[in-house]
Amino acid sequence: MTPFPALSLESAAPRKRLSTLERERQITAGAIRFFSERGLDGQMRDLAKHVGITHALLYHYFPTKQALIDRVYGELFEGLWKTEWEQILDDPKLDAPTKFKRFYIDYAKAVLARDFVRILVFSGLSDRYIPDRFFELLRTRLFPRLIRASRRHCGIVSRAKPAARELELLLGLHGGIFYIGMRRWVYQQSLHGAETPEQDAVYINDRVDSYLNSVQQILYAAPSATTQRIA
Amino acid sequence: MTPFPALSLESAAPRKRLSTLERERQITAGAIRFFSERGLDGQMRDLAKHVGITHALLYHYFPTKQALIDRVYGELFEGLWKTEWEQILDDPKLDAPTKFKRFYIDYAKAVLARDFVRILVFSGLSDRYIPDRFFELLRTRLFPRLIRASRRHCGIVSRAKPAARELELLLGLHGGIFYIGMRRWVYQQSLHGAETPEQDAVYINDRVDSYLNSVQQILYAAPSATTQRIA
DNA sequence: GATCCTATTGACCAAACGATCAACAATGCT
DNA sequence: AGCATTGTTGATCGTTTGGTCAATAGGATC
Repeated sequence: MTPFPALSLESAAPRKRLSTLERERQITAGAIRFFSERGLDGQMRDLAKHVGITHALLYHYFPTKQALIDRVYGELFEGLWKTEWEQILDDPKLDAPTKFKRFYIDYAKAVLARDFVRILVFSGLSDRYIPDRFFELLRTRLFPRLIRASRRHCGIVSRAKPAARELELLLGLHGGIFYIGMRRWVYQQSLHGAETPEQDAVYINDRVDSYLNSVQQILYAAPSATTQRIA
Repeated sequence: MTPFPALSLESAAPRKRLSTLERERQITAGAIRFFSERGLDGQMRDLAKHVGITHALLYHYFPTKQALIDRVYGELFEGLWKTEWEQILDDPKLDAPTKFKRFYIDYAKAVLARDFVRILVFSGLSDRYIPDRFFELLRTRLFPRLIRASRRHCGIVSRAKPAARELELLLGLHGGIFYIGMRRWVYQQSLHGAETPEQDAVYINDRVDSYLNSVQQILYAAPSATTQRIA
């Protein structure tokens, strides 16, 4: 449906013989790029053309298409999550704004990358393999830390399970940041010119400020006459 | 890849003869449901089985698969945008919080529907037909009104073109709300049990409060020593 | 340069795919 | 009841798809 730019060698490529490891890496890298563009329904023959080999050779390195997709999944996931993030969020010397900003700016650089965003969404629409595992990370390693930092920011030390509204307000921030990636790599709508990571940082800082400026008032203040607060 | 529940008549369906209009509607409705589940690459034969007819009959009503997809696109888009929303946002008697909340709660009910969210994303990943048109609506009819309301809320009456940071902070709110639909219909991750439209309203209210509580301070306050503000 | 190893290929297969069409059978009309 | 209309189907076509395999050729070793 969508044409894929043929970026392989145009003229007669002299049959080049690569080492197993090298060719396998080349195929994997090509597959990530290719499937992120065309989706997991992309054809093996097209992928082969993109890599510059015959599709039969793909089956020399991967027994089935699914095996190749599994490899793509693994490759994408590996090295994505940085334990450094958890260190930032656990650092008692940092205040909440610093924690949030340092984390989300770096997180955005890693996670809002083209290939990951698109394959995350492709996978979500089909087998849900990536979202299942990715949200498991968010649920266990990220959100609890962000909730804790939010509470401390408001002068609360409770380690109680987050209330739904509490988590949802955080997810509003989180989703608002992910929306940058959605617009860029899925909708491909640039609402105000091309963006650089530096500009992203500005927008992320504003979003974080907006969240932290009002968590206290929205969630943890005494119940008012107009709005219901959580316990 | 993903199995689709066979919800058509199990045993021998007695060849029923429907009127052209009725059958066409049935096919269109079935196609929306089917393509929203399987993606636009879903097979005509499977769709036919889902509707309870032969795939040859599909070609009696639609000349090509693409024609059927175009119909699905049209059907999805038609009646989606409510001019009532613009009336709410243009109402000079309403304050910003009321405008935002009334609008986004109703908007979420219409736009964050299963079929629309999934097909919007499917289309974004392939031909971008739906996102192109949908964002055209947002860009021309929605965001200017929300920006205007945000400015009024902060005591500003300018009709100047929104600055990038201004628009981006709003997009943070907008994307944070859309994230509810993404989690529900694409990732299918329920982070805190099943949700009802009533609960959604609570979360949307909180997000709106968070945004409006801090726009002034973040965007329109006098430049401080620590943070750069927009002109 | 002859030999071996194996990376690489072209040809092929069976199933699935979008699309076509002549034949069939409900339904309405007289 | 008979007929015309047309909604509906089964069979079929050409192509594409994931996957297989025997044959070929590039490169290292001696």
